[in-house]
Amino acid sequence: MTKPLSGRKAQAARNDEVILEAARAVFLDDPGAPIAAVAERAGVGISALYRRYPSKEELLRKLCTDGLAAYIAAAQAAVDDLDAGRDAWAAFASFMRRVVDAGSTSLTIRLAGTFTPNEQLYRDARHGDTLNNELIRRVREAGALRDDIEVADVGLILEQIASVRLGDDQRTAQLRHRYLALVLEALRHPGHGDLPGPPPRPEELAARWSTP
Amino acid sequence: MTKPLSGRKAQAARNDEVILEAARAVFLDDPGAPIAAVAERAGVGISALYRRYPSKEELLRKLCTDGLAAYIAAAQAAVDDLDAGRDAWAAFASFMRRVVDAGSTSLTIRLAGTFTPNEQLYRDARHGDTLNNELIRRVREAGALRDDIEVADVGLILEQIASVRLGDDQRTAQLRHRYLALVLEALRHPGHGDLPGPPPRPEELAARWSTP
DNA sequence: GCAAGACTGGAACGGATCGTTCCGCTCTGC
DNA sequence: GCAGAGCGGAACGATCCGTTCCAGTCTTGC
Repeated sequence: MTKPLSGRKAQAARNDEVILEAARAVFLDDPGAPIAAVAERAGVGISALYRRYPSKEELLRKLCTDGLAAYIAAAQAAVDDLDAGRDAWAAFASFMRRVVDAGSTSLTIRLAGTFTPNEQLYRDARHGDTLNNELIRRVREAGALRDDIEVADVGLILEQIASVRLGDDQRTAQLRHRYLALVLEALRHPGHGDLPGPPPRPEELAARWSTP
Repeated sequence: MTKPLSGRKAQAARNDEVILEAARAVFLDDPGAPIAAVAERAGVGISALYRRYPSKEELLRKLCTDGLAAYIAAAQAAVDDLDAGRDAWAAFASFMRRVVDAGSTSLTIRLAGTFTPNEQLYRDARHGDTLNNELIRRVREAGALRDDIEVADVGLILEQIASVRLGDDQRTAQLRHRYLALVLEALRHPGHGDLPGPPPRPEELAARWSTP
């Protein structure tokens, strides 16, 4: 498993991964964590971080971009499922479970506002948004989703599930799936009553990203 | 409406309320907010705060105690409803709506770990826990609640709803009720399938309160 | 072998933040 | 009219954190 343990380059390459993973874990646990905490968790010095990323903000952007990519992959997979004629509800439920597993929502949301997005991030966000809209529209048109649920609702529901943090990572994931299963039941067509209040408007969600 | 506007004592009495309300609003928005932000929001100087509370921690404890009291009142009211023979599901739903409205969960949860609890707080917490257990047990025994939902589940669900924060306070409240309505549908007996994973154990929830 | 330099650990620095104290002022209640 | 309760906000000291810097280690091309 351990590649050629020696070699400066091998260590550097391993550090690349170790640092990213440590950063993900640390900032997931506390979005305002100091950069020294990441270094400590990764078992490296601070220089090892600054050699790779010119600043903390750049590291955060990298994490966020990765999280968004995972989200996009999940959405794309679900759309592909629909294209392949798979059951719409199954495709949607898989999508939700996959997003919850990836923890990408947690990261993306918890990091929102702590750095200024760059162009790439905006493009990814738009791409994810488009996929999202298509996915929800098609699932609803297939009659699998409540009529009064909109795209923004799904985003907020994912946020709520991401807010569950209890015990270690594994237990947290387990509990998140527990509440996802619960809410999925309520999301499935048809609902039993009207939902109060209008769903979130897209601008309301976007406001998260401005750093005032 | 405005009581005798003049009078040092009258102003002091008004400041009591103004400060508490400002503190609630500020710390709800950002649990780590500086105490100066509370003073600014209240429109008073910092001295006015320190005249009333010897330290920031004491102020936080006061807020948390009040929030817990609101929670207990809601639970007691629901138990009273049951005693009066009211429909179990209606009593439970009212309880949930009232707790969401009070925003007490938000405050209590967001403040957990930012100060060390005192004896009074522990007693209140135990009292709330007892009421909680009685309420859920009786609602479930009345056949209104899913069998696989436990007390700790309800707590975590309230936390999830409290994590919704979007736009101003009014809009946030509206959206919280939207998702409460959704999850209530899923909570109602009977469920459609098994919920994955065991519910949270009481110790898991309690761990929130230790400041490591 | 050996020297240049890539890479690293961690101490040091400077700026920002925040809880708390303190001082001078105002206005009241007697 | 005056003692002092109550107040605003500047000042202080502690803490924290991002970033820089330096001294040491190991690799690799020659």
